[in-house]
Amino acid sequence: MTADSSSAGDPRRSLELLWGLVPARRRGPRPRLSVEEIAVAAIELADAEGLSALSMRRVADRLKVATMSLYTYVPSKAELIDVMLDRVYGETPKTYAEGAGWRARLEQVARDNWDLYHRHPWMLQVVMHRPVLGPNMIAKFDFELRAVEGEGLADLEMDQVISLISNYVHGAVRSAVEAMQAESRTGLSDAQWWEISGPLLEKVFDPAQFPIAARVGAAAGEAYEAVGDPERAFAFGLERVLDGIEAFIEKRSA
Amino acid sequence: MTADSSSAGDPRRSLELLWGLVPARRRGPRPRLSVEEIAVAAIELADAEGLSALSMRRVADRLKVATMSLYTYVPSKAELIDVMLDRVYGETPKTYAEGAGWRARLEQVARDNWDLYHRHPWMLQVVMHRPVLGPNMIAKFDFELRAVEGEGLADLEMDQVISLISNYVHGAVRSAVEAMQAESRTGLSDAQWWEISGPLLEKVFDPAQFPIAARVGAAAGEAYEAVGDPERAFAFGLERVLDGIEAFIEKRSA
DNA sequence: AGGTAACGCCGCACGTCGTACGATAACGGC
DNA sequence: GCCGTTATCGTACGACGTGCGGCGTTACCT
Repeated sequence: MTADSSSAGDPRRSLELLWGLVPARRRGPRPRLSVEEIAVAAIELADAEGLSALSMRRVADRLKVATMSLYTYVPSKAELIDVMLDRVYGETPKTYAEGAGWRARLEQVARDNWDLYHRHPWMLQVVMHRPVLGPNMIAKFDFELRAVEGEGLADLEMDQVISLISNYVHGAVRSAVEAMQAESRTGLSDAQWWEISGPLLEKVFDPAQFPIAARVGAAAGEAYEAVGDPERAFAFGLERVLDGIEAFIEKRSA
Repeated sequence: MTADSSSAGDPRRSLELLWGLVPARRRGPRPRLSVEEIAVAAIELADAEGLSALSMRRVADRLKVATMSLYTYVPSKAELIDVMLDRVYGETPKTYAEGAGWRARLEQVARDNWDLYHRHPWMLQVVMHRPVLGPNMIAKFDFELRAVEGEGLADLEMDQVISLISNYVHGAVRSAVEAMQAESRTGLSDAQWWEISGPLLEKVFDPAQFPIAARVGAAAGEAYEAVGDPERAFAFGLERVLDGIEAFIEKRSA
């Protein structure tokens, strides 16, 4: 129910795992698994049941191996999550449409990330400061920066623009994914939830006291019944963000 | 280490707690605690040690009470988190500076939320779809909407603008807070972390392959050594977002 | 004043988790 | 064939949320 998650692995061990620096065993029984296989199983589990269901025991079960065997390949769960992260970073496209301008490129970056988070919602719960310096993460960072390369921005500004996009997408995808998962997480559909909350709220909530919230809340509630609407809200915000960046780039090159 | 968190309480029970609908006991021993006291203790604990340290046992210890006593006041941990959330929502200011325009008001909303998240970083880990419909949350929503009331936007657009701001702030504060907490979480300062990662990365990472990431990464790394820089990055993004909203409002009223 | 129903408090127990430890067995190189 | 290395995994510990049931306190009713 509660918690941190990390990418808090020992950076030395994580990097060794990520870049394949482990020196290949010579003696002893043949390994039945690989870090790769374990990461794949863990990702499947997390995709299907969420990060809270990701336990070493469950991963081991999936691989038909005893729990403690995993620790031969991976120093702890934290490093396993690092490996999972870098692996899914490898899924995003790494080419832009021919002849696209910076705006189209940035929009692609945003949408690729939107898609990635939707495929792997558990990423939202993993704390990511001190990025996992794996090959895929670096490639992704480089690719995203290329969206705004050569537009007259300073290095730091390029980083800030990409951060802005990432931050927005992260926030937007978070609410969208939570909306999608709300039913399965709570066992209550939106309708059922409102059936319970609505009448109770009516008893205690005075619309006259908060008229704007009442009005807008009703409008938003109605609109979001329509399927796919989080996506429209995402697109709306993205347009604003891109407009803001456009104004900045124009000012910068003037 | 891993997990979901929720605001996944039974909505009926949460609402009763939030609005004080519990019908006041008559018989039996005098209660030694109150939901309020429990929430305060839980918030203190979560502020100090993070959401992963928030356990019923630890909260009970803090109140010098047996663990199971808490369940007299609160049906489960999920509802407790709902109460904690609504309580901290009450902390944000609820008045705008006299005569401020929508842009100044929106900026205040963003900064108030930035501050709130910094005071209570555990909020970042709580899943918030299906908002906790408590009095403070509703008041906050109403207040934030007032920032863009009367600017010619449709109800739905007002909601989208506030969502955009919230999403951006959420994302930005997340990276800033994680940066601040990285040292205490991992026991490694940024310098120590880099001392370990740097040399290892140099062995495997080819700057020629990802020249932009190398260049910008170096520039950003240097800049972020300066304390308080996440705040500047936040301000940068916020300006862009507000510019984007400005363009929208102008187009809308034209 | 005494009885009783309602209620707060809490010890115990179950099944979950990550993972430390040490025994055992499989294998490569000599 | 032997030995050192390494993979596998059973057991155990201390954390977690919380269901259950007993105990003791209190307020109302008679």
